[in-house]
Amino acid sequence: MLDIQTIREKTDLVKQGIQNKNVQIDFEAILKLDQARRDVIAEVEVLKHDRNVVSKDVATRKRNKEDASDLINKTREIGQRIKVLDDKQREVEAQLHELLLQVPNLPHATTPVGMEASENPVVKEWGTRYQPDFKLLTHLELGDSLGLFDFPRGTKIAGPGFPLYTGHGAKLERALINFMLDFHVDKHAYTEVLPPVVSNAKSMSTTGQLPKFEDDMYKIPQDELYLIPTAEVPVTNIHQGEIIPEENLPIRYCAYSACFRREAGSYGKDTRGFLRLHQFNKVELVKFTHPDNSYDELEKLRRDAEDILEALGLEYRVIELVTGDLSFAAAKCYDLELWAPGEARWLEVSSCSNFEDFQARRGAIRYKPGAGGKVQLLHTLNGSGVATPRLLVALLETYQQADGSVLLPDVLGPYMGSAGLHLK
RNA sequence: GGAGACGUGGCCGAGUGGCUUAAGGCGGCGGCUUGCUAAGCCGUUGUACGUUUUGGCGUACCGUAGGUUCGAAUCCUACCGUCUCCGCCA
Repeated sequence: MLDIQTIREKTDLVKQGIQNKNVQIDFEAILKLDQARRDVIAEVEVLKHDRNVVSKDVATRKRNKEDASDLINKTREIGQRIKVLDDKQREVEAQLHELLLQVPNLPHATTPVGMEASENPVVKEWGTRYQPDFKLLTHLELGDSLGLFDFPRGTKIAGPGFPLYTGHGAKLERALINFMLDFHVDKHAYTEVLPPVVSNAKSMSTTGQLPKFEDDMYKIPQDELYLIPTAEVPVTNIHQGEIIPEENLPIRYCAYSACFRREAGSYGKDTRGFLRLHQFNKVELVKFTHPDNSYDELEKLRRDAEDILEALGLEYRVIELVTGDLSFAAAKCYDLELWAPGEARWLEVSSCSNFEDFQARRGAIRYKPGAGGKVQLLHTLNGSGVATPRLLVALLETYQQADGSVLLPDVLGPYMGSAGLHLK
């Protein structure tokens, strides 16, 4: 959510930012409601002040056993007018709030202006292309022959897009999750959390999934819960409504969770194998930072995610999202993409975003300056560190051998245990 | 799932319709004292919104949302949460 005061005082700047994000917003309606709200507050507060003054007189007279019926009649009338104005204020504020929840975050000044994903600049490339002289197999062919997963049976159990991992495939999936969690905890000083995989409407609203993207999520109407599309939701809401002492910042969490996405409207795209799923596993990084250094923290966050890919020896590139490709809540975002040799294409495995105070305002997440002074909104950031399905794809395809086996990188040794690194 | 108890500031805790501008204590902050030492004394204390001549002024907030009343922390209703006991359960 944007600050209504910013919208009021820097209207042109806000309009330009939203336009760069390629979103249509009726700011005139917002400003009109804002004015109406302030008018009604000014009016009702005068009345409430009057009522408080007269009520005190009533109390004094009653104590002195004097008659107060004239004053009581007077305040009765004031009270009725207050009730009408209170209702009006409630209504206007509800309308205004509803509109404000629809407004996306503004892009940061350093985010390149552009309308389409094809304009996203590549800002970094790492690693060397895996080009052996035998014919490369896809992860599906490898998984099939090695018995790592069973898509037909996953479909039988739940439906397409719900993967069933089997044997060493299940072991490898678990190994990757544990490897990434340990890496971020031990090398990057994140605190591990294991959150609920459902969240309520309030939490979904904090991070920006609601109200706009309700149809993208799995709902449990009986209990008014949603399956989380990312651990960002429960983890960011850990500090919802809290005031954090400045000296505790930055707070860094990493969390494994299963993620659930309906992927409505994307049928037909990437339906094969692991490229797009309704349920997948992800290790997520979430930071709560001081507003002054959130952009430094974004660079570090991205670096933390890159470290995982480098430790696994996988070729990747980093792209920076242009304003029009930025997600609803983000002010700036990097995507990390892995090269999948069998698929012969780049696969997005991580998005690292700074939301500035957008989520913090929706969730009332604030910090108290150490030197005293006003409580202020902090900045939230998050990034995948990273999502497993496409990581698994790139890993299997990059480490495949001429005989159809897969020789995994040494860093996974402690995690594969008796299954070993050579899948054959 | 059933029965009961409870929800007040950073924390403890008083308050059952107006003397509350939420007592008192703890903690925090500032100052004084440095001859009573494991201290004492004085002052201060949250959040949001509106307004502002930037000094302030005003309004709201006692789990949440409504309601009754001239007036609600206090009375009523619903919901949420916590605790205890019973049932069920990995």
